[in-house]
Amino acid sequence: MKPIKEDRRVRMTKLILRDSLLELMKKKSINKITPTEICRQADINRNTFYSHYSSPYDLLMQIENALYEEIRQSIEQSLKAENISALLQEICQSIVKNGELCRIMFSDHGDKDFLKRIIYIAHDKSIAEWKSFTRHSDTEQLELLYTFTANGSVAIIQDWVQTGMKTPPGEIARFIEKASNHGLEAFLSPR
Amino acid sequence: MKPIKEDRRVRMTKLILRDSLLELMKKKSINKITPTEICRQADINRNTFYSHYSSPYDLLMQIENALYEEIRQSIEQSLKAENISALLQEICQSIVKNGELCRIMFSDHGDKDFLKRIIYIAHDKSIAEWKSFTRHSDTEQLELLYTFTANGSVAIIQDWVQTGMKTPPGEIARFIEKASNHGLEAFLSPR
DNA sequence: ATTATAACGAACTGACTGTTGTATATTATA
DNA sequence: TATAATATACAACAGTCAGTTCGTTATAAT
Repeated sequence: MKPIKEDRRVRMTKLILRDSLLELMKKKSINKITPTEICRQADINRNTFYSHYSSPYDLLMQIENALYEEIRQSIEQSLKAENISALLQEICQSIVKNGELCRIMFSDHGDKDFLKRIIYIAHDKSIAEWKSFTRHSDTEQLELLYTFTANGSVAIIQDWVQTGMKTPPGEIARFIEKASNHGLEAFLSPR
Repeated sequence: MKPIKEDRRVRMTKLILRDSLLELMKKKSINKITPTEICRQADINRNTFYSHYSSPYDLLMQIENALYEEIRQSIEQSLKAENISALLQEICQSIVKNGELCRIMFSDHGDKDFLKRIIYIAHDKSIAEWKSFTRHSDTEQLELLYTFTANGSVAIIQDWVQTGMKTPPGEIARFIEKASNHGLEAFLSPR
Protein backbone atom coordinates (compact mmCIF):
# COMPACT_ATOMS: atom_id res chain seq x y z
CA MET A 1 0.00 0.00 0.00
CA LYS A 2 2.31 2.68 1.28
CA PRO A 3 5.91 3.32 0.30
CA ILE A 4 8.30 1.35 2.43
CA LYS A 5 8.93 4.19 4.78
CA GLU A 6 7.93 7.83 4.87
CA ASP A 7 10.39 10.67 5.25
CA ARG A 8 10.99 11.50 8.89
CA ARG A 9 9.79 15.05 8.31
CA VAL A 10 6.56 13.80 6.78
CA ARG A 11 5.88 11.52 9.71
CA MET A 12 6.41 14.39 12.12
CA THR A 13 4.26 16.79 10.11
CA LYS A 14 1.39 14.34 9.88
CA LEU A 15 1.60 13.57 13.58
CA ILE A 16 1.42 17.25 14.49
CA LEU A 17 -1.47 17.88 12.11
CA ARG A 18 -3.30 14.90 13.55
CA ASP A 19 -2.85 16.07 17.11
CA SER A 20 -3.82 19.60 16.19
CA LEU A 21 -7.06 18.50 14.60
CA LEU A 22 -7.94 16.34 17.59
CA GLU A 23 -7.14 19.23 19.91
CA LEU A 24 -9.51 21.46 17.95
CA MET A 25 -12.17 18.77 17.92
CA LYS A 26 -12.34 18.99 21.69
CA LYS A 27 -13.93 22.39 21.17
CA LYS A 28 -15.76 22.23 17.84
CA SER A 29 -17.01 19.86 15.18
CA ILE A 30 -15.11 18.96 12.06
CA ASN A 31 -17.30 21.01 9.78
CA LYS A 32 -16.48 24.17 11.71
CA ILE A 33 -12.73 23.59 11.61
CA THR A 34 -10.80 25.26 8.77
CA PRO A 35 -7.45 24.23 7.27
CA THR A 36 -6.13 27.63 8.30
CA GLU A 37 -7.10 26.94 11.87
CA ILE A 38 -5.41 23.54 11.96
CA CYS A 39 -2.22 25.04 10.56
CA ARG A 40 -2.27 27.87 13.07
CA GLN A 41 -2.64 25.33 15.86
CA ALA A 42 0.07 23.10 14.38
CA ASP A 43 2.40 25.97 13.43
CA ILE A 44 2.72 24.44 10.01
CA ASN A 45 2.41 26.11 6.65
CA ARG A 46 -0.97 25.86 5.04
CA ASN A 47 0.72 24.74 1.89
CA THR A 48 2.17 21.75 3.69
CA PHE A 49 -1.26 20.74 4.93
CA TYR A 50 -2.59 20.64 1.38
CA SER A 51 0.35 18.56 0.20
CA HIS A 52 -0.79 15.78 2.55
CA TYR A 53 -4.54 16.21 2.88
CA SER A 54 -7.23 17.68 0.70
CA SER A 55 -9.34 18.92 3.61
CA PRO A 56 -9.79 18.67 7.38
CA TYR A 57 -12.37 15.98 6.67
CA ASP A 58 -9.80 14.02 4.69
CA LEU A 59 -7.43 14.17 7.65
CA LEU A 60 -10.20 13.04 9.99
CA MET A 61 -11.04 10.11 7.71
CA GLN A 62 -7.44 8.93 7.82
CA ILE A 63 -7.46 9.08 11.60
CA GLU A 64 -10.75 7.19 11.70
CA ASN A 65 -9.63 4.55 9.26
CA ALA A 66 -6.48 3.86 11.25
CA LEU A 67 -8.49 3.47 14.45
CA TYR A 68 -11.08 1.35 12.70
CA GLU A 69 -8.37 -0.93 11.36
CA GLU A 70 -6.79 -1.28 14.76
CA ILE A 71 -10.06 -2.20 16.42
CA ARG A 72 -11.02 -4.54 13.63
CA GLN A 73 -7.77 -6.42 13.90
CA SER A 74 -7.92 -6.79 17.64
CA ILE A 75 -11.35 -8.41 17.39
CA GLU A 76 -10.45 -10.65 14.50
CA GLN A 77 -9.97 -13.74 16.67
CA SER A 78 -13.36 -13.15 18.30
CA LEU A 79 -14.88 -12.97 14.86
CA LYS A 80 -13.53 -16.43 14.13
CA ALA A 81 -14.72 -17.73 17.48
CA GLU A 82 -18.27 -17.12 16.26
CA ASN A 83 -19.24 -15.62 19.55
CA ILE A 84 -21.18 -12.37 19.53
CA SER A 85 -20.87 -11.89 23.25
CA ALA A 86 -17.07 -12.14 23.16
CA LEU A 87 -16.99 -9.86 20.15
CA LEU A 88 -18.93 -7.14 21.92
CA GLN A 89 -16.62 -7.34 24.89
CA GLU A 90 -13.57 -7.19 22.64
CA ILE A 91 -14.90 -4.04 21.00
CA CYS A 92 -15.35 -2.41 24.39
CA GLN A 93 -11.86 -3.39 25.43
CA SER A 94 -10.39 -1.95 22.26
CA ILE A 95 -12.17 1.28 22.98
CA VAL A 96 -10.64 1.41 26.43
CA LYS A 97 -7.21 0.84 24.90
CA ASN A 98 -7.75 3.87 22.65
CA GLY A 99 -9.51 5.79 25.37
CA GLU A 100 -8.29 9.30 24.75
CA LEU A 101 -8.91 9.14 21.02
CA CYS A 102 -12.31 7.50 21.44
CA ARG A 103 -13.43 10.10 23.90
CA ILE A 104 -12.97 12.71 21.19
CA MET A 105 -14.37 10.61 18.37
CA PHE A 106 -17.53 9.73 20.28
CA SER A 107 -18.11 13.19 21.72
CA ASP A 108 -20.70 15.66 20.48
CA HIS A 109 -18.07 17.05 18.12
CA GLY A 110 -17.11 13.63 16.84
CA ASP A 111 -18.30 11.66 13.87
CA LYS A 112 -21.59 10.11 14.90
CA ASP A 113 -21.41 7.43 12.27
CA PHE A 114 -17.96 6.16 13.11
CA LEU A 115 -18.99 4.07 16.10
CA LYS A 116 -21.90 2.75 14.08
CA ARG A 117 -19.39 1.56 11.52
CA ILE A 118 -17.55 -0.38 14.20
CA ILE A 119 -20.68 -1.95 15.62
CA TYR A 120 -21.72 -3.02 12.16
CA ILE A 121 -18.72 -5.34 12.05
CA ALA A 122 -20.98 -7.66 14.02
CA HIS A 123 -23.84 -7.40 11.55
CA ASP A 124 -23.47 -10.56 9.48
CA LYS A 125 -22.57 -12.72 12.43
CA SER A 126 -25.51 -11.45 14.45
CA ILE A 127 -28.07 -12.05 11.74
CA ALA A 128 -26.66 -15.52 11.12
CA GLU A 129 -26.70 -16.39 14.80
CA TRP A 130 -30.26 -15.15 15.18
CA LYS A 131 -31.38 -17.13 12.19
CA SER A 132 -29.98 -20.29 13.71
CA PHE A 133 -32.30 -19.77 16.68
CA THR A 134 -35.55 -19.58 14.79
CA ARG A 135 -37.34 -21.39 12.03
CA HIS A 136 -39.52 -18.60 10.73
CA SER A 137 -36.58 -16.48 9.71
CA ASP A 138 -38.14 -13.28 8.45
CA THR A 139 -34.94 -11.66 7.24
CA GLU A 140 -36.45 -8.23 6.83
CA GLN A 141 -37.67 -8.22 10.40
CA LEU A 142 -34.32 -9.41 11.72
CA GLU A 143 -32.61 -6.64 9.79
CA LEU A 144 -34.93 -4.15 11.41
CA LEU A 145 -34.20 -5.65 14.80
CA TYR A 146 -30.50 -5.33 14.10
CA THR A 147 -30.99 -1.65 13.30
CA PHE A 148 -32.73 -1.29 16.62
CA THR A 149 -30.14 -3.08 18.76
CA ALA A 150 -27.13 -1.71 16.89
CA ASN A 151 -28.24 1.86 17.37
CA GLY A 152 -29.17 1.21 20.98
CA SER A 153 -25.76 -0.33 21.56
CA VAL A 154 -23.97 2.58 19.95
CA ALA A 155 -25.77 4.96 22.27
CA ILE A 156 -24.86 2.92 25.34
CA ILE A 157 -21.20 2.77 24.39
CA GLN A 158 -21.17 6.46 23.55
CA ASP A 159 -22.63 7.28 26.94
CA TRP A 160 -20.16 4.96 28.61
CA VAL A 161 -17.15 6.56 26.89
CA GLN A 162 -18.33 10.11 27.49
CA THR A 163 -18.86 9.52 31.21
CA GLY A 164 -15.31 8.28 31.65
CA MET A 165 -15.59 4.53 31.06
CA LYS A 166 -16.01 3.85 34.76
CA THR A 167 -17.79 0.51 34.51
CA PRO A 168 -15.60 -2.35 33.24
CA PRO A 169 -16.04 -3.22 29.56
CA GLY A 170 -17.37 -6.67 30.38
CA GLU A 171 -20.24 -5.21 32.33
CA ILE A 172 -21.20 -2.86 29.52
CA ALA A 173 -21.11 -5.72 27.05
CA ARG A 174 -23.33 -7.79 29.33
CA PHE A 175 -25.83 -4.96 29.70
CA ILE A 176 -26.08 -4.54 25.94
CA GLU A 177 -26.61 -8.26 25.50
CA LYS A 178 -29.39 -8.36 28.08
CA ALA A 179 -31.15 -5.37 26.57
CA SER A 180 -30.81 -6.77 23.07
CA ASN A 181 -31.99 -10.27 23.88
CA HIS A 182 -34.72 -9.64 26.43
CA GLY A 183 -35.43 -5.90 26.47
CA LEU A 184 -37.11 -4.35 29.45
CA GLU A 185 -38.08 -7.80 30.63
CA ALA A 186 -34.51 -8.54 31.64
CA PHE A 187 -34.53 -5.71 34.16
CA LEU A 188 -37.86 -6.23 35.85
CA SER A 189 -38.56 -7.38 39.38
CA PRO A 190 -36.47 -10.24 40.79
CA ARG A 191 -37.68 -13.66 39.84
CA MET B 1 -45.28 36.00 21.96
CA LYS B 2 -45.48 37.33 18.42
CA PRO B 3 -47.02 40.60 17.27
CA ILE B 4 -50.67 40.14 16.45
CA LYS B 5 -50.02 39.61 12.81
CA GLU B 6 -46.96 39.81 10.61
CA ASP B 7 -46.79 41.96 7.53
CA ARG B 8 -47.97 40.05 4.49
CA ARG B 9 -44.59 40.60 2.83
CA VAL B 10 -42.80 39.16 5.84
CA ARG B 11 -44.94 36.05 5.83
CA MET B 12 -44.24 35.51 2.16
CA THR B 13 -40.50 36.13 2.51
CA LYS B 14 -40.19 33.71 5.41
CA LEU B 15 -42.16 31.06 3.58
CA ILE B 16 -39.94 31.31 0.53
CA LEU B 17 -36.76 31.23 2.60
CA ARG B 18 -38.06 28.20 4.45
CA ASP B 19 -38.88 26.32 1.28
CA SER B 20 -35.57 27.30 -0.27
CA LEU B 21 -33.61 25.96 2.66
CA LEU B 22 -35.55 22.70 2.64
CA GLU B 23 -34.99 22.40 -1.09
CA LEU B 24 -31.25 22.79 -0.58
CA MET B 25 -31.29 20.32 2.29
CA LYS B 26 -32.39 17.64 -0.12
CA LYS B 27 -28.91 17.88 -1.60
CA LYS B 28 -26.60 18.93 1.23
CA SER B 29 -26.38 19.33 5.00
CA ILE B 30 -27.12 22.52 6.85
CA ASN B 31 -23.50 23.24 7.64
CA LYS B 32 -22.62 23.28 3.94
CA ILE B 33 -25.43 25.68 3.05
CA THR B 34 -24.57 29.37 2.94
CA PRO B 35 -26.88 32.36 3.35
CA THR B 36 -25.85 33.44 -0.13
CA GLU B 37 -26.99 30.14 -1.51
CA ILE B 38 -30.37 30.27 0.19
CA CYS B 39 -30.96 33.76 -1.16
CA ARG B 40 -29.96 32.75 -4.65
CA GLN B 41 -32.43 29.88 -4.49
CA ALA B 42 -35.14 32.10 -3.01
CA ASP B 43 -34.40 35.08 -5.26
CA ILE B 44 -34.39 37.24 -2.17
CA ASN B 45 -31.85 39.82 -1.12
CA ARG B 46 -29.21 38.63 1.32
CA ASN B 47 -29.96 41.65 3.40
CA THR B 48 -33.53 40.54 3.82
CA PHE B 49 -32.40 37.14 5.01
CA TYR B 50 -30.31 38.71 7.75
CA SER B 51 -33.18 40.88 8.86
CA HIS B 52 -35.13 37.73 9.75
CA TYR B 53 -32.50 35.14 10.61
CA SER B 54 -28.97 35.30 11.90
CA SER B 55 -27.84 32.21 10.00
CA PRO B 56 -29.07 29.22 8.01
CA TYR B 57 -28.91 27.26 11.25
CA ASP B 58 -31.17 29.81 12.92
CA LEU B 59 -33.70 29.36 10.14
CA LEU B 60 -33.50 25.59 10.47
CA MET B 61 -34.07 25.82 14.22
CA GLN B 62 -37.24 27.81 13.67
CA ILE B 63 -38.49 25.20 11.24
CA GLU B 64 -37.65 22.43 13.69
CA ASN B 65 -39.25 24.16 16.63
CA ALA B 66 -42.47 24.69 14.73
CA LEU B 67 -42.59 21.03 13.74
CA TYR B 68 -41.68 19.94 17.24
CA GLU B 69 -44.46 22.05 18.69
CA GLU B 70 -46.98 20.66 16.24
CA ILE B 71 -46.07 17.08 17.05
CA ARG B 72 -45.95 17.73 20.76
CA GLN B 73 -49.41 19.21 20.71
CA SER B 74 -50.93 16.42 18.71
CA ILE B 75 -49.73 13.85 21.21
CA GLU B 76 -50.75 15.85 24.21
CA GLN B 77 -53.95 13.91 24.64
CA SER B 78 -52.06 10.63 24.50
CA LEU B 79 -49.74 11.89 27.19
CA LYS B 80 -52.70 12.36 29.46
CA ALA B 81 -53.90 8.87 28.65
CA GLU B 82 -50.78 7.55 30.39
CA ASN B 83 -50.24 5.04 27.68
CA ILE B 84 -46.80 4.70 26.17
CA SER B 85 -48.03 2.49 23.40
CA ALA B 86 -50.62 5.01 22.26
CA LEU B 87 -48.05 7.78 22.53
CA LEU B 88 -45.62 5.99 20.25
CA GLN B 89 -48.33 5.44 17.72
CA GLU B 90 -49.38 9.07 17.91
CA ILE B 91 -45.81 10.16 17.22
CA CYS B 92 -45.67 7.97 14.14
CA GLN B 93 -48.98 9.31 12.92
CA SER B 94 -47.82 12.89 13.36
CA ILE B 95 -44.76 12.07 11.32
CA VAL B 96 -46.93 10.73 8.52
CA LYS B 97 -48.97 13.92 8.64
CA ASN B 98 -45.79 15.95 8.12
CA GLY B 99 -44.35 13.41 5.75
CA GLU B 100 -42.57 15.61 3.25
CA LEU B 101 -40.93 17.74 5.89
CA CYS B 102 -39.95 14.74 8.01
CA ARG B 103 -38.39 12.98 5.09
CA ILE B 104 -35.96 15.87 4.79
CA MET B 105 -35.42 16.33 8.51
CA PHE B 106 -34.64 12.66 9.10
CA SER B 107 -32.49 12.23 6.02
CA ASP B 108 -28.71 12.04 6.00
CA HIS B 109 -28.64 15.80 5.54
CA GLY B 110 -31.06 16.40 8.35
CA ASP B 111 -30.54 17.12 12.02
CA LYS B 112 -29.80 13.81 13.64
CA ASP B 113 -30.75 15.00 17.09
CA PHE B 114 -34.15 16.37 16.19
CA LEU B 115 -35.96 13.04 16.13
CA LYS B 116 -34.23 12.13 19.37
CA ARG B 117 -35.72 15.27 20.88
CA ILE B 118 -39.19 14.11 19.88
CA ILE B 119 -38.72 10.61 21.24
CA TYR B 120 -37.53 12.03 24.53
CA ILE B 121 -40.97 13.47 25.08
CA ALA B 122 -41.79 9.99 26.29
CA HIS B 123 -38.86 9.84 28.70
CA ASP B 124 -40.47 10.67 32.04
CA LYS B 125 -43.56 8.63 31.35
CA SER B 126 -41.53 5.61 30.30
CA ILE B 127 -39.29 5.60 33.34
CA ALA B 128 -42.31 6.03 35.61
CA GLU B 129 -44.20 3.24 33.92
CA TRP B 130 -41.21 0.93 34.11
CA LYS B 131 -40.73 1.69 37.77
CA SER B 132 -44.30 0.73 38.50
CA PHE B 133 -43.51 -2.73 37.14
CA THR B 134 -40.60 -3.55 39.36
CA ARG B 135 -39.67 -3.32 42.99
CA HIS B 136 -35.90 -3.13 42.66
CA SER B 137 -36.01 0.12 40.79
CA ASP B 138 -32.40 0.82 39.92
CA THR B 139 -32.95 4.25 38.36
CA GLU B 140 -29.52 4.45 36.79
CA GLN B 141 -30.03 1.16 35.00
CA LEU B 142 -33.47 2.17 33.80
CA GLU B 143 -32.02 5.40 32.45
CA LEU B 144 -29.44 3.41 30.57
CA LEU B 145 -32.15 1.15 29.24
CA TYR B 146 -34.07 4.18 28.11
CA THR B 147 -31.01 5.40 26.22
CA PHE B 148 -30.86 2.02 24.53
CA THR B 149 -34.50 1.81 23.50
CA ALA B 150 -34.84 5.49 22.62
CA ASN B 151 -31.91 5.37 20.24
CA GLY B 152 -33.05 2.07 18.80
CA SER B 153 -36.52 3.53 18.26
CA VAL B 154 -35.14 6.63 16.60
CA ALA B 155 -33.23 4.46 14.15
CA ILE B 156 -36.31 2.40 13.33
CA ILE B 157 -38.42 5.47 12.69
CA GLN B 158 -35.67 7.07 10.66
CA ASP B 159 -35.40 3.97 8.51
CA TRP B 160 -39.16 3.84 8.17
CA VAL B 161 -39.42 7.47 7.04
CA GLN B 162 -36.51 7.24 4.64
CA THR B 163 -37.92 4.16 2.94
CA GLY B 164 -41.19 5.90 2.22
CA MET B 165 -43.32 5.08 5.29
CA LYS B 166 -44.84 2.06 3.59
CA THR B 167 -45.85 0.14 6.71
CA PRO B 168 -48.71 1.69 8.68
CA PRO B 169 -47.66 3.72 11.73
CA GLY B 170 -49.39 1.31 14.09
CA GLU B 171 -47.27 -1.55 12.92
CA ILE B 172 -44.04 0.38 13.39
CA ALA B 173 -45.14 1.38 16.88
CA ARG B 174 -45.88 -2.24 17.69
CA PHE B 175 -42.52 -3.41 16.42
CA ILE B 176 -40.72 -0.87 18.57
CA GLU B 177 -42.70 -1.92 21.58
CA LYS B 178 -41.90 -5.59 21.06
CA ALA B 179 -38.22 -4.91 20.59
CA SER B 180 -38.10 -2.64 23.63
CA ASN B 181 -39.96 -4.93 25.97
CA HIS B 182 -38.71 -8.35 24.94
CA GLY B 183 -35.77 -7.83 22.60
CA LEU B 184 -34.74 -10.60 20.26
CA GLU B 185 -36.84 -13.02 22.27
CA ALA B 186 -40.00 -11.50 20.85
CA PHE B 187 -39.04 -12.49 17.34
CA LEU B 188 -37.85 -16.05 17.85
CA SER B 189 -39.48 -19.26 16.76
CA PRO B 190 -43.27 -19.45 16.91
CA ARG B 191 -44.66 -20.31 20.28
C1' DA C 1 29.12 15.76 -0.10
C1' DT C 2 25.59 15.42 -3.18
C1' DT C 3 20.96 14.90 -4.43
C1' DA C 4 16.19 14.72 -3.67
C1' DT C 5 12.45 16.56 -1.57
C1' DA C 6 9.82 18.50 2.32
C1' DA C 7 8.48 22.62 4.33
C1' DC C 8 8.23 27.59 4.12
C1' DG C 9 6.81 32.36 2.63
C1' DA C 10 4.54 35.42 -0.27
C1' DA C 11 1.22 36.47 -3.39
C1' DC C 12 -2.95 35.90 -6.10
C1' DT C 13 -7.97 35.09 -7.51
C1' DG C 14 -12.39 34.15 -6.18
C1' DA C 15 -16.06 33.31 -2.89
C1' DC C 16 -18.59 34.36 1.07
C1' DT C 17 -19.56 37.02 5.38
C1' DG C 18 -21.85 40.42 8.06
C1' DT C 19 -22.73 45.27 8.00
C1' DT C 20 -24.12 50.00 6.47
C1' DG C 21 -26.43 53.52 3.84
C1' DT C 22 -29.77 54.77 0.42
C1' DA C 23 -33.50 54.20 -2.76
C1' DT C 24 -37.78 51.92 -3.99
C1' DA C 25 -41.90 49.35 -3.32
C1' DT C 26 -45.64 47.60 -0.62
C1' DT C 27 -48.58 47.49 3.25
C1' DA C 28 -51.54 49.03 6.96
C1' DT C 29 -54.64 52.47 8.37
C1' DA C 30 -56.66 57.00 9.26
C1' DT D 1 -57.25 57.74 -1.23
C1' DA D 2 -53.51 60.01 0.82
C1' DT D 3 -50.06 59.28 4.31
C1' DA D 4 -46.91 57.24 7.34
C1' DA D 5 -44.50 53.03 8.42
C1' DT D 6 -41.65 49.56 7.07
C1' DA D 7 -40.04 45.61 4.19
C1' DT D 8 -37.25 44.77 0.45
C1' DA D 9 -33.76 45.76 -3.07
C1' DC D 10 -29.31 47.51 -4.47
C1' DA D 11 -24.52 48.70 -3.90
C1' DA D 12 -20.44 48.90 -1.56
C1' DC D 13 -17.36 47.87 2.39
C1' DA D 14 -13.53 45.37 4.97
C1' DG D 15 -12.44 40.96 6.61
C1' DT D 16 -11.72 35.89 6.39
C1' DC D 17 -10.75 31.81 4.11
C1' DA D 18 -9.89 28.60 0.09
C1' DG D 19 -6.92 26.64 -3.10
C1' DT D 20 -3.12 27.30 -6.09
C1' DT D 21 1.49 28.82 -7.89
C1' DC D 22 6.33 29.80 -7.62
C1' DG D 23 10.73 30.56 -5.80
C1' DT D 24 13.59 29.85 -1.54
C1' DT D 25 15.37 27.47 2.40
C1' DA D 26 16.10 23.51 5.27
C1' DT D 27 16.52 18.73 6.12
C1' DA D 28 16.73 13.95 5.20
C1' DA D 29 18.51 9.86 2.62
C1' DT D 30 22.45 7.75 0.23
